[in-house]
Amino acid sequence: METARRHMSSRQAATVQRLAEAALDELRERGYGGLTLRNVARRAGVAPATAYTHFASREHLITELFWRRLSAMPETSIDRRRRASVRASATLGDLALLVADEPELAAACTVAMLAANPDVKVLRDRIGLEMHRRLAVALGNDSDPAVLRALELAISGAMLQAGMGHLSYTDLPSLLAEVTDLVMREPQ
Amino acid sequence: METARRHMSSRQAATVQRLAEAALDELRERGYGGLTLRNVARRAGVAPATAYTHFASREHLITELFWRRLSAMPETSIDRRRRASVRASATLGDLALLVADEPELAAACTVAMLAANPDVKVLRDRIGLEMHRRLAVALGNDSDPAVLRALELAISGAMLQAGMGHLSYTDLPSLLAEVTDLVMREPQ
DNA sequence: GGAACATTTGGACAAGTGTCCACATCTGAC
DNA sequence: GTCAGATGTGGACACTTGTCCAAATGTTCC
Repeated sequence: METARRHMSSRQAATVQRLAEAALDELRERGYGGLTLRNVARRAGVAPATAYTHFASREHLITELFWRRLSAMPETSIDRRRRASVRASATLGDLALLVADEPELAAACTVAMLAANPDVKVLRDRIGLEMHRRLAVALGNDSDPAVLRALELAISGAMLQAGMGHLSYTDLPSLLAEVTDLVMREPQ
Repeated sequence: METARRHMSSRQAATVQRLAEAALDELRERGYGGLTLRNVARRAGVAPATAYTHFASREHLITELFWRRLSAMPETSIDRRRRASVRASATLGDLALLVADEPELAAACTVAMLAANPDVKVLRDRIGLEMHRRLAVALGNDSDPAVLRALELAISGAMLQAGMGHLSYTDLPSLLAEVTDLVMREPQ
């Protein structure tokens, strides 16, 4: 299981786990506005000070939720017989839908992940790296690096637009497939 | 001149202008962390309560700064003899460099523009619309709507990645040109 | 100059945030 | 069972944030 910090005892891990679950419940019931580390702590049956020993801020906590989802998400199955653009679309679609079922979480993540806090930065970088890795795997070794860069911009942009409410998460897969088709269209 | 709110007297407009300038200075000197509506008000020689009558929050103020830059930016000159992809690249590059010379403003905008506040939302939507418009103009009337959508995702993604520090603003124009070439490559 | 209106001001306010620390409680090793 | 170290607790703390309002000041128009 993923932990919020390294070298964590199972007792600490359990506390963090309860906090993570409570945070999701809190988000569902009261939305981002109502999400306070103190509220989450109360719901998890834990003292506020304890919550603060594990998470530096609510942004840190929310980013952790996103990271857990991402690392828990099974790898998109790669069928090497299909065209690379199909594999890319499938992976992009999966990533885009990661938080689609929890609109409150989605909106919260979009904001939280940008926080200046260093703990958030660590997670943010890890998340970026993991998305990059999954996409690179889907495209395969012999792919054009420019295509990878273009698709990374597209997925970031798509998740940002959805987080801002300019696009709907459920529209993202087909939108990203459209982009993939354009970008990976055979030239000549 | 653009105003933070509609129907504003010239006296109010002057106050807002001073606040906007003070905010930029504050950002340059102390960065996003030090930017408080109260700090900005003091620097502008205005009472905190006054600042709050014009801006709901520091996020609102910062988003306003971005909007002013965008609407003050001259239209990218469109040379109809060049290929559409060249026109698109030029426009995308200009948009990406809008805040490149003020790293602190850039970082601040990325976060601020996502705030839940309704005043911020109004500006955010206006900004999105204006970027869309400029890009659509560059592409021309007979362009593929899918291309426009793809490039919009790319520019959002690029500005997000730069705001997070994953990319450098000065790299964006060439990166976006690369994407444009891929997306607008002649098929067949 | 004075009335009517618009704008700014100072300060109080409630609410919330993250830090700190002395103390309680738990856990595992012996 | 006891002890040492690791974890969690309660509460105080300093700080920030956005709101509110009555009073002061500025502006416009007659």
